Amino acid sequence: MERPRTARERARQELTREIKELALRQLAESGAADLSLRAIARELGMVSSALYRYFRSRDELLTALIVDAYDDLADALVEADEALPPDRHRERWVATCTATRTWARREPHRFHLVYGSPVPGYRAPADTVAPAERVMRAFARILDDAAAAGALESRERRKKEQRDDPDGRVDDGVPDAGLQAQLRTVGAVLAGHVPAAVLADLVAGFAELVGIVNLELAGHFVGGFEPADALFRHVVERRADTLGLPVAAS
Amino acid sequence: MERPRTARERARQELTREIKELALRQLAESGAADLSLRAIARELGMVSSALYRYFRSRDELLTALIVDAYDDLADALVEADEALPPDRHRERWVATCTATRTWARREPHRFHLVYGSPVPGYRAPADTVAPAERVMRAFARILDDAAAAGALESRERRKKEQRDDPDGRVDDGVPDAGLQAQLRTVGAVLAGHVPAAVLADLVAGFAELVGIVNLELAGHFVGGFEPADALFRHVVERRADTLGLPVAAS
DNA sequence: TGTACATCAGTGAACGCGCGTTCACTGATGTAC
DNA sequence: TGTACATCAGTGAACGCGCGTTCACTGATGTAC
Repeated sequence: MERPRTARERARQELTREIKELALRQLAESGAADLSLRAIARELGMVSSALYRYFRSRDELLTALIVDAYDDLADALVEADEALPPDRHRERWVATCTATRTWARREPHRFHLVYGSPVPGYRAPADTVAPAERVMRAFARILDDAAAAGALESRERRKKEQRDDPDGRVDDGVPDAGLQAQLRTVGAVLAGHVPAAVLADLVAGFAELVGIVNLELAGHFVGGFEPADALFRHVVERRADTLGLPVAAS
Repeated sequence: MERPRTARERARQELTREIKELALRQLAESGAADLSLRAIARELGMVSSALYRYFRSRDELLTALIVDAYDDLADALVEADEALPPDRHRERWVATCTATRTWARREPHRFHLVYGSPVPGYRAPADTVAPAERVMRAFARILDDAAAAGALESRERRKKEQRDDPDGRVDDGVPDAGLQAQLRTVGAVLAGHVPAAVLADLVAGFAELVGIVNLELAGHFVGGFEPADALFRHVVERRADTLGLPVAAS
């Protein structure tokens, strides 16, 4: 966002911010499907048509909220990550996953907006792709760093150790050629140093993270895993194992 | 549902069914938040107030849809499972996971209804708990069978095999006492023979499954993993490994 | 520094819709004797 | 088997709300000369 030069521009920025803030408050109360421009205008003490000076339509406002949410989440993740020494890859992974849950619990409606069910009748435009990628990158770069530093326990090595497994179950990487190709494409964008098999585990780990947070927020753990802190921690650590992020020597 | 004795009862059952069917069609078009009793009545050629003979409120209709969705999904899972020999635990796991994705892709709105973002303003009553558990049980019983049959590769054994790992990373089960207790409680209900550590991996696997399906349905894989079949298959197989479900001898 | 003109924010009325729920009612179906 | 009464489905009007978007407009702010 550029510096405002005139009073008009300053007022415009301020109001744009205020509209989004009120929209978020409404989102928290009644969900994205019920987001109402008229209600926002009412709270702003304006007439509803005035909002069309700021957003061309309801959908455009929704898009702005989605982009902001991705950005905000990505910022939170990067911040958690960068609070740690770059070579402590496992801790960075754990911290980033934990920051995701923390953010989601603080802003459940925004988490749902980006990783929950699609808003009915809303079709996300291309503008949301780049911000969404920023979030993925926050996870990917940790593994990329680890791989580049040679700090990833490779699966080949673990396989070797299991070679005399009497059951003969071996870990054979990514056998499917189509998946290999998809992983190469994604890897080229997100994490050039990470082997395909680990990248697949990373995607699975992200799905697992989104899934566990969604289940927790939706109350599916009530009566079983509540509070879910210990479960979450455990799952994240297990995933770090799977990814080959070694426990730091000390 | 009991057998209808009179014409009246038959008509009542038929209409109840029809209302739910139209509600589902509406759900598919505009999402749960926009579900409208008036629109259903219109399509039925009735006056809107007539629906109140069948459902006391919009929320009660939603609850019925949710219960049906859980039941339907659970049926699909059990069917996929029971098509296989009971002792082929790994195949049963894979088939059940695959059936989940298949069902979700066939009925995305229903999947979102139960495992997506909560419907704004709707609070699920206790009636939904038992059907939700049926779904969980469809997964849990596979592992329970495997554990009871001694067919689970125990983690202790795998640990032993890794004993001379120079990095000294050992797999120490579930260290957190609180989590242990939660797992015992859940295990007592769902899968009495399954060790706590495996149960935790099962819950993680379920979260992973819900997560990956949600991401796919919401279009988060577009441009990366599309089609997602190979990715899905790979992730499910990896999870089977983690759970200790051995590849069958032949 | 002052004036003329262009830009833009916000108004208010209107269009054409939608909704859930309640209530007194009619008329058909079911039940008990 | 027939009749009297109770049950229940569906009607239609009403209550009190809500919405997104367009349009011609007024009046304030900004810009160029």
